[in-house]
Amino acid sequence: MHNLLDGLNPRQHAAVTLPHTSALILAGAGCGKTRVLTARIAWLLKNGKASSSQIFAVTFTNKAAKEMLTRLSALLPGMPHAIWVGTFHGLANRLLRSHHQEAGLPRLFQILDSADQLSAIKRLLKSLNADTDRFDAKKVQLFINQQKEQGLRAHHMAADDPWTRKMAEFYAAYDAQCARENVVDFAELLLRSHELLQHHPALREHYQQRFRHILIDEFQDTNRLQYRWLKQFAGSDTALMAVGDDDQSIYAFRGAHSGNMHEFQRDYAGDNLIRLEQNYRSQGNILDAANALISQNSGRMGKNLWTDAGAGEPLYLYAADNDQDEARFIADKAAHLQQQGHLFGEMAILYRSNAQSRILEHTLFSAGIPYRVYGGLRFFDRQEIRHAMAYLRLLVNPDDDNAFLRVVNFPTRGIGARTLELIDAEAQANGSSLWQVARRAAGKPGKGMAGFVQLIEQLQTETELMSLPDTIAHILNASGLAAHYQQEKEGQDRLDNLQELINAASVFLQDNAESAVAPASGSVSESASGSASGSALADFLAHAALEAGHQNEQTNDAVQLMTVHAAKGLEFRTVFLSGLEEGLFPNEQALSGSKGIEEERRLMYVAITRAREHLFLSYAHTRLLHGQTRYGIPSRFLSEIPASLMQSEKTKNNIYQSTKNEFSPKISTSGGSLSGTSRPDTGAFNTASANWRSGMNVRHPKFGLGVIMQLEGRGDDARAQVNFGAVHGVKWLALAYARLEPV
DNA sequence: CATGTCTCCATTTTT
DNA sequence: TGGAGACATG
Repeated sequence: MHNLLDGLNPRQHAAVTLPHTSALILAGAGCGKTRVLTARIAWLLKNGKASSSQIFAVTFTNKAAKEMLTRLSALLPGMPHAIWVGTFHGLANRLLRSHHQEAGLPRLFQILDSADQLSAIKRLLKSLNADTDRFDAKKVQLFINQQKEQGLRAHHMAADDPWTRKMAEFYAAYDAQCARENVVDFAELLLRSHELLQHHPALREHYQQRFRHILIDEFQDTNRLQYRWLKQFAGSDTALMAVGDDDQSIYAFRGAHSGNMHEFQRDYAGDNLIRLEQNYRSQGNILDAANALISQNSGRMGKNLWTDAGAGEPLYLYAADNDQDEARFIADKAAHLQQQGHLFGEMAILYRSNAQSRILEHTLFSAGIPYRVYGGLRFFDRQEIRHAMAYLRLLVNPDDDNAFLRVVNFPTRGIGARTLELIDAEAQANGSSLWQVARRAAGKPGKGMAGFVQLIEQLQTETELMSLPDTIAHILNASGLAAHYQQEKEGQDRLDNLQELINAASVFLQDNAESAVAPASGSVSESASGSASGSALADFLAHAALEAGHQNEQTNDAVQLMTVHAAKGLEFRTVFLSGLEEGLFPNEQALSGSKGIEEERRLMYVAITRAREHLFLSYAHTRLLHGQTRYGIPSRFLSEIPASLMQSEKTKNNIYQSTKNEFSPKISTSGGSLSGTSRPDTGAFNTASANWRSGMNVRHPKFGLGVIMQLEGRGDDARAQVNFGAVHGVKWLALAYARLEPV
């Protein structure tokens, strides 16, 4: 118990040992948030303030849930029992499995991930003969999910305008389709479990009395439904602890409502607000930069990070001539640092959008620097895995039309579009699933379908008594999947992945058997864990849907490439933050709306605070974007960082010297000033009058300095697109009238 | 039914 | 530029 509190600073200590009240913990980046959260739980348990069954701890990602469990098991000798720790979706799933009847769900409902949901919607729109030009499936998906995240059902939609009416119609039809197919999407997990408690007071009270402590991580990322969902577990004697950082709210674009923090204060915490501001990660200059930047945002809850560590190195700004030059700079610097004893694995290259990774990868590859790109295809998203999973799903629930369609003719068995159309038409007419029609009609249309029906039914009986891994192995063989990939030229990887799926199933079984505290996604009944349902397969399917699976965590010593979003929660000794240009970061599409820029700034804040020792910032005057040369000017964020914290360097026209003297600052531009003097000769568009060229620096009497990005037309019609930077933005000007001067 | 060609379109993303 | 999806062809 001593070591539990050892090394906590006073604020952390206060948070961990808080009496039985609700509180909001405002936890800055790198201030020991997760540590406090887990220490709090351990402290409650060790001091008999609560039993493990009275704890309800919610995170966003499986990774965070796992980490919390791992840390808890380190702090507590025997792993606690019956504790509810998991993701929102995992816990919602657990609840719905326990009370599926009250929730109006079949015992073995399946979970649709986003891709499944999208194909379900496409199917739906087709069957409704919807005008897919006006009602594109992605839009419908977005609409439905947004409504669900607001807690709204189709019948709640205001039917004012025809568009909403139509959408509401789709929404209702979609829900009906899901019900028919026994499937539940992600948003539905939350909404359905929310309604479950809403409509069943006895159940609600049961949980409200049971959970004396509710703890929520990354609270700034919750959406409105999630907050309402949480509130239902809180009884009059429940203490809630919400941990979050409004400055790190970077998911508003997908519904996160950081205003929940204010509401939480009003609803529960009141004056119990603890700020964790001592940072254990970054050195002084880096923190100062972050603080200065984020202070530009309005409506913050307020926080100022500080550190015991010294100022450390200054930030380093590199103004590259073009994106290649920028990449080369980063590669050289990375190699240089490695020679100085840094590990490649301690370095990260961050960018705003994935498209930027290409050149970086290319350059690193050429330089022979090992790297790893995050955010690729995830395990359970792979085609071969999806196919295998579809067979598994059909065993549990043959009415799953998505799964049916995926593998009915894969590997090909002579079931063409014609047959499927017939089946589909009949299913529509009867309101039954494709499987049911197929089975009844198995004798009629062609022998293909009969074969498929027989295959599935045979598999069902054959695997009844098999273990999960054996079941999968058997299915791979019997369905012809394995043979199919064996024939394929480049099928070896896929076969390996399928083998990996079998292994994953074994691991899943082990995890579920040996501990009562597997992440909540794994367990079906409330009290007992493991496979109380008698279906390890169903549990495994839920697990697969809820946890897309991290890519194989290779611990190679490799530079890490990822978007700033993906870097949240991580830290690196050295961070290269690239592409700091107006339009890219801040991203021009994100700038619409007044709050857009603030979220971009928070994103920048997150990026800066990833760095422990070294932070390299860079931008390029010229960048190849969508196959066209774009001319950019430094991001406004650079001008929001005090110049005194930065060293800068510029190349002169495309000549980058990768020699030793690169650390010495040459030109001292505090970022953001439009003093770029380089005029790249590349990519000039020779459309307009000869006097003007893309990439030229110009001055406008009203808008000030800018860079010509594009030219169009000729003679009197000639127009130029000029980027005037942060204040005036990008404008089209008629060259005949605008009083533009070359600079 | 597999494979090639064309057109369109380009943040960020977890569950 | 390059990837995904829609269409057409062998």
